[in-house]
Amino acid sequence: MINTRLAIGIHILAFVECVPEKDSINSEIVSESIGTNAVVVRRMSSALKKAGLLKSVSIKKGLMLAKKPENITLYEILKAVDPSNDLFIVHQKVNPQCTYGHSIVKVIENEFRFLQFELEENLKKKTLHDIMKKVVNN
Amino acid sequence: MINTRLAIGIHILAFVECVPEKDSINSEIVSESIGTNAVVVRRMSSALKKAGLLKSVSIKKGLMLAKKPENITLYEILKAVDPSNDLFIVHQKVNPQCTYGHSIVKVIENEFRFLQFELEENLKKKTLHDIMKKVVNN
DNA sequence: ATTTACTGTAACTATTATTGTTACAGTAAA
DNA sequence: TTTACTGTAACAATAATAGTTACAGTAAAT
Repeated sequence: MINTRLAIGIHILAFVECVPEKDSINSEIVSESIGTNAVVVRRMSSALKKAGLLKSVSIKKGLMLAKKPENITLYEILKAVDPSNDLFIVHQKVNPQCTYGHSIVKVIENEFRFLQFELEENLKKKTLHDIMKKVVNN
Repeated sequence: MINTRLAIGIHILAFVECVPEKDSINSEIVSESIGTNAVVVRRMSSALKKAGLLKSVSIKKGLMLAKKPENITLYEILKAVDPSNDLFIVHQKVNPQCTYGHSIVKVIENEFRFLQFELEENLKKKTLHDIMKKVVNN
């Protein structure tokens, strides 16, 4: 993992939701809050749209959530913005003649799958709404 | 994260433990099983020694575990071999004038700390022995 | 219809992390 | 005092991440 995509995905969605309905939200405005390039935001929001979490109503109004924040989990956001999310990876050049090495790699892979599963369960338990209600906006 | 260090750390320790006592184990032999360079193994085993998980008895005998496999958790191995293990990271260039952005980053950081904590609890529950007993060695 | 404002995406660059490699000083022990 | 190994510095290769420019495509306002 070790990238900022989940954090930026959350930031985009929460920001879009917190802005008053009358105001228009484009990639430029969101990118200024995040402190990145508008294209980075467009890349991410494009992915969030494909995942059914975000939509644009019209050019004027710009971005809006496609689901209620209560129904958007961190898991969905992660899967939307990060295609290749492995928690841990295993070395892949193990000596094929070493039976012990060959077997332990399988065991480690299995253990890593479990750890990833547990992480994903925790990500499924938290929604965008849970995050948003903790934000102090003044 | 997204590196193979935890996997290689586990591989080194398990390999060292599984080799019959009479045999000598040096970095060259371990690296051949893992399929990497001996220096990579020396770097890792140096870190594992500093963490009190591995030791060398003598030049002739080479590497040995410094603790029983039952008492070595995956958490200890990870912390030994991976100095900068962040599960997720947050974008750090948030616009300081955007109060919402400023606040949500704190909330996200807090959430990520929780996720990391939960992962580490799972890593603490699993020992090297748990891994080793699942390995098929024939 | 034409202009305007924006998005989506390709293509490239910059930066950084990870792993592999060479080289060699230091050390234990035969 | 030679031998066998480790620890570590220093550098190279590769790959991932993020930033940037550029532009075709599209919706909608004039």
